[in-house]
Amino acid sequence: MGENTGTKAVTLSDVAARAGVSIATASKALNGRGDVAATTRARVRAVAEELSFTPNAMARGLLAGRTGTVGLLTSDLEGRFMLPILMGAEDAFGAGRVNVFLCDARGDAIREQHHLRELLSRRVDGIIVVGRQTDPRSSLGQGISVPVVYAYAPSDDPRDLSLTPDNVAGGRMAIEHLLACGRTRIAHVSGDPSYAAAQDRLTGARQALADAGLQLVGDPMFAEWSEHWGRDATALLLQRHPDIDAIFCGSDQIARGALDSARDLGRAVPDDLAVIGYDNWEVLAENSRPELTSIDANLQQLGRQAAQKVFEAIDGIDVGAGVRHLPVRLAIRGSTIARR
Amino acid sequence: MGENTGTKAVTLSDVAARAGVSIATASKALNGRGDVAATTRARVRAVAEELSFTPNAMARGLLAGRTGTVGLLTSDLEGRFMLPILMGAEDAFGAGRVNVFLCDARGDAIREQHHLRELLSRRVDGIIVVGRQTDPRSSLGQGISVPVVYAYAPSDDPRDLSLTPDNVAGGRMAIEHLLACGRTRIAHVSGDPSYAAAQDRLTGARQALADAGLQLVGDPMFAEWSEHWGRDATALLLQRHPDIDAIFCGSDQIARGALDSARDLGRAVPDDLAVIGYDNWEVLAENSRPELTSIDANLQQLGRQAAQKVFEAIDGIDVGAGVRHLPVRLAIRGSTIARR
DNA sequence: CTGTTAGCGCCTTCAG
DNA sequence: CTGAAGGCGCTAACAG
Repeated sequence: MGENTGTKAVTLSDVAARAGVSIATASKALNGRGDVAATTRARVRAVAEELSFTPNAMARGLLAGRTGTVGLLTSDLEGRFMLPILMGAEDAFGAGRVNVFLCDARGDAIREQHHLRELLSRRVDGIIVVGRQTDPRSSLGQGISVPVVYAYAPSDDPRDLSLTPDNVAGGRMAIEHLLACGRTRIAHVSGDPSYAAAQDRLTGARQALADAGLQLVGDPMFAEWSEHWGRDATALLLQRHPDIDAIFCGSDQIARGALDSARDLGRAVPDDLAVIGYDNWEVLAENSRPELTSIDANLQQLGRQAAQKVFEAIDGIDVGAGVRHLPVRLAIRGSTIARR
Repeated sequence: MGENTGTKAVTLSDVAARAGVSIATASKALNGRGDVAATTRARVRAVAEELSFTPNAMARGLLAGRTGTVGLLTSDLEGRFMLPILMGAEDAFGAGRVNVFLCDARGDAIREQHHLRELLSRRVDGIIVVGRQTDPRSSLGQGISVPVVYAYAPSDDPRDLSLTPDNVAGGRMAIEHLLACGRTRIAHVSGDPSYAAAQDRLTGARQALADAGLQLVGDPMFAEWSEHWGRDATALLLQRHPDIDAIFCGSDQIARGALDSARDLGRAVPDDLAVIGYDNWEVLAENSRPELTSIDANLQQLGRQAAQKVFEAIDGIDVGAGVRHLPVRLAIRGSTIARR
């Protein structure tokens, strides 16, 4: 641990004293404010550099009423949806010289309240609440003195602004891609049916099929978001409906399982059977045989936009309210279109 | 966005005025400091509650000289090793009522310097630097006025304190487990040989084999940390050395590929061939067929310990210096021992 | 028991 | 062009 550890930080008055000027002059010199003689300014700056003076952001914030600080309140860091959102937000804020307070509530409402208090006591200029599912979550309430934006999990209060991926459009996009590939006998294997994401994707899929005068082969199969289930469901499916030519999977994990079962049962992907996943989780999608076509929710983009909205709200711009469904995109790989 | 947005935060003097006491008395009443009449205290507390007063942490910090704030400087949020470490640290700090500033330098030294300055200007009480590989990284230097602890990627300066997983022990542990399972003809497939992690794990593996009077079958195979490589390498390996009875893989991704190839080539796992991975990345390890035995680096624990060390250093306790190699553990699943 | 006073480090008038 | 004074919100000594 550095030998300088514990040294008291140098203050503006240290710099002023060493430069032989008053604190006020030193302040002006360093901030380029007011009229200061060029020589004086240079001298002060040199001293500041020499002492490696760093202005105390707290003292500044106390005056300014702004801290240049934003709270990121996550419900569960573990979820893999958090990370890209967090990255996007951190990225956007970092570019604007704002720092991020990270708080993980571990999915616990009490801990969340606790963290909220802390963030407010630190006078963050704004808050982004990131949830782990797209199901609506309870609002933090309207009595908060700084702007709040909800990302991924929308707030259940329409007065709040929420950004969430458009799962209905994603479901539609998946089916439209399969149709474009000439598939017509399409089945659906998804995860936990209690998730809004599962229902929304199904809704979109059905819309797209209906638009083409088609419908799903068999009932949609729901259970859990795992490879195991993807394997089991697909085996069952191919036995019951051997004539299907495509499977729309509710997640990439399920799709990986589907690919495994298809291979076991001698069905060639994509020639004989097309498989499309959801999430575009690259570690899974790019390492399967064949590589997996998938729907990407643009989460990093979502995080960036959430940050953007918080910025605007801080600047007094009206960012509106309600749930915004952000567009998703298709990542095409070999599981739906033969390569080369 | 809440209708209260923009309202000026209520201050202690608001509370004091409304309660008909002086600011000092209000402060004492709320903090349980000094002697205050029980009735007064109750009244002040009621008013504070009513106005939903939140003390200004900045003003407090200004007096106390401590901010109750720690910086987490990551080099790359994307890496999956970051998340558990970050969680562990956030967890430990959260319990101690400390908040975390998250900064992602995106692997860029200039951005790192920039973030470091920001953290110092916010007067964080300490800093954890989290790297994405176990290769030593350049030190932030000794001129920093707060304690710094390096996690995962150790500092190249022995005067710094670094916590990193013990990859040598991990390699040894993997081999010892395979030996305990009765395997003797063991091969090694790993990732990018320029990673210290790859070399350290190999070193540990060789030590354990030597202790048993054995050696690796064939040369260790290095290329990249991917399923693709795991598949290709394993196919090659089984062709060149059909008599091997176990593969120690440098990552779970590689191990997943190994399982795939083994299945393709008709080798039964674990009866005919045992496979052990590294990282214990549960999404991969628990969804393979059979499930994957793996070495777990206890990263969340590592993050917690880093936080702990920072705490101690802040409290003036000497935490020492140098690189600490933290113990890893074995997660046994079906790829080395038949289930049931 | 309560209120007054003096700062923490910085920035912003406003005189000199 | 420079410096002295006031105050951001809060707490820690002191008086009263």
